[in-house]
Amino acid sequence: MRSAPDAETGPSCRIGFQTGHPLLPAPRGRTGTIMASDPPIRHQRREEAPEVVVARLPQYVRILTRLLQEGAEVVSSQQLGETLQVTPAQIRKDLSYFGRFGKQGRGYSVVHLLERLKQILGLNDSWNVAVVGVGRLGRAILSYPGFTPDGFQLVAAFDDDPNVVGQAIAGLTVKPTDMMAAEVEAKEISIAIVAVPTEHTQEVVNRLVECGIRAVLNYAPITPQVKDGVKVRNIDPVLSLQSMTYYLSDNRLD
Amino acid sequence: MRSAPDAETGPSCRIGFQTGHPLLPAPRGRTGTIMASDPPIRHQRREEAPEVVVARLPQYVRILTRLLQEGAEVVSSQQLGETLQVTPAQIRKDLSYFGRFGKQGRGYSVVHLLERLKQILGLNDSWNVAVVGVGRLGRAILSYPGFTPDGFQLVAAFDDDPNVVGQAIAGLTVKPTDMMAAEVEAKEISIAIVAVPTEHTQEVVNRLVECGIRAVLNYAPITPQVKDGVKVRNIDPVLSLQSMTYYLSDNRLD
DNA sequence: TCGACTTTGTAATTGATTTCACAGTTTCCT
DNA sequence: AGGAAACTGTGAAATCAATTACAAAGTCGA
Repeated sequence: MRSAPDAETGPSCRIGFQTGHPLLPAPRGRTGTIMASDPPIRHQRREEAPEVVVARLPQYVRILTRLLQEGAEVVSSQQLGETLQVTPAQIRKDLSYFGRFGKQGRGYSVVHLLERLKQILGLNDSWNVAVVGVGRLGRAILSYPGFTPDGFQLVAAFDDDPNVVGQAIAGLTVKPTDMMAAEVEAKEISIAIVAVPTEHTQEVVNRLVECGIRAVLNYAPITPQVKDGVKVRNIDPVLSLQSMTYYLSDNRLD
Repeated sequence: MRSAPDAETGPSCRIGFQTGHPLLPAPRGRTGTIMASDPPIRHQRREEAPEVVVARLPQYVRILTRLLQEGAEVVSSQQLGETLQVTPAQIRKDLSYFGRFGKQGRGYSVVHLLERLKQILGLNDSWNVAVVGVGRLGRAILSYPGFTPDGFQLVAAFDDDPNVVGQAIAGLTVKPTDMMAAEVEAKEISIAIVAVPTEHTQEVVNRLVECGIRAVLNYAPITPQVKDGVKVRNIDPVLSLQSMTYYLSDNRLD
């Protein structure tokens, strides 16, 4: 049932760098990845997966999870592609960056592929997450049940507003930001969700990075600058709204 | 002061199509655009701007707005690029899809470029927006002041939960969804923000499209399917979280 | 067991996007 | 007024991403 064991070349180094805004990629170079620096390796060098590909993986995980619940045992790239509105070839190619998971004539074992992708993405590990900024938005994030998917735990909340510090929200006591360093270490927090006012965002992100945070989900309408090795993703609904209007309006025709 | 008047080729038709997930683009073809269908036009054919380019425009608008407030009169692609962490060439190229706005040896007039981009994006118009789904999330959107940028007005809220219908939130009375058609028409709503449970999302979007909505900002973790001419943008923080862990974990090296 | 069918993995190709590089302008200083 | 410097706009080149196309391998029913 399992596909070929086929252990592959481990890329020797990776300097992840910040993905600015999804649409404003970091300047030059294959976005966010670096080629393994040519050691003579057996069999066949696997190229480092481009960032676009990695970003699609969680979608595959999502579909496979659903298929598993529905009791499907195998799925072909064809079916997967139909569900996701993507060409089957793209799915096969994407997966090929990480290994050979399928079986010719049959397709992919749903359990097996799902398990493997979760492993690749690190979704079998447990990730501790801090929310910084407990205003309206931070509060919504903290108390929205099921915002945090499997494997992510909200374990700390920070804010400097004296009216908010000390409050308990969704079972967490809000701490002042000067306790960040200590808490991040003590609770092994590796991801921060930042929902502070725009003008404080860069500074908060700086401090988080100093504390050792390597992944930031930012809700402010800017792209915080961070050093190499730290990932940033921005959630910015306003940009989406503002780009859709282009297609609604006819102003562009002049 | 104004740059050359230089009226350009009007693309004769456009079939906008759904931008699935930002990372799961619609199958094949130059994403979301179609070339003007070669009418013999004077001077110089301007190619249709690719969707990626359009999606960057709102960022430019944002920076320019800030620069304007700060009193800047001109800005070069160099400066713009530094602020946005993008190459100056990309900015010049992006802008070149829409016209010639700069002045050699000087740069771009901040007011003028800003004005022009807003016009291109339709941000000088006023857009009426409906929120569908007034649960926790919908409520947050409705009452988050300044979620809606200039030019967007939340003018209606829909939900079918009898406990919610009739409530007034942020000055709007929640209506049942069977009043959508009437309201969309009466209030000239062209954009919908959908924050309903995943399992109802596709159906709600279908109904919205039937009512004439042509742009949807969707918060559910699926990509609703829509016919050509309707734009969809998904806001899906979970995918962002799940792809960042790839870079945090070392599981991929095996 | 055979042969028609299905499906993967990937090399080669095509296509899209970004970057380069430079001619042509305008500015600015002396 | 003149020359160096600062810029834009844009073809051409380079890079990156998606698609095609097919050999190889497995499935399945008779």
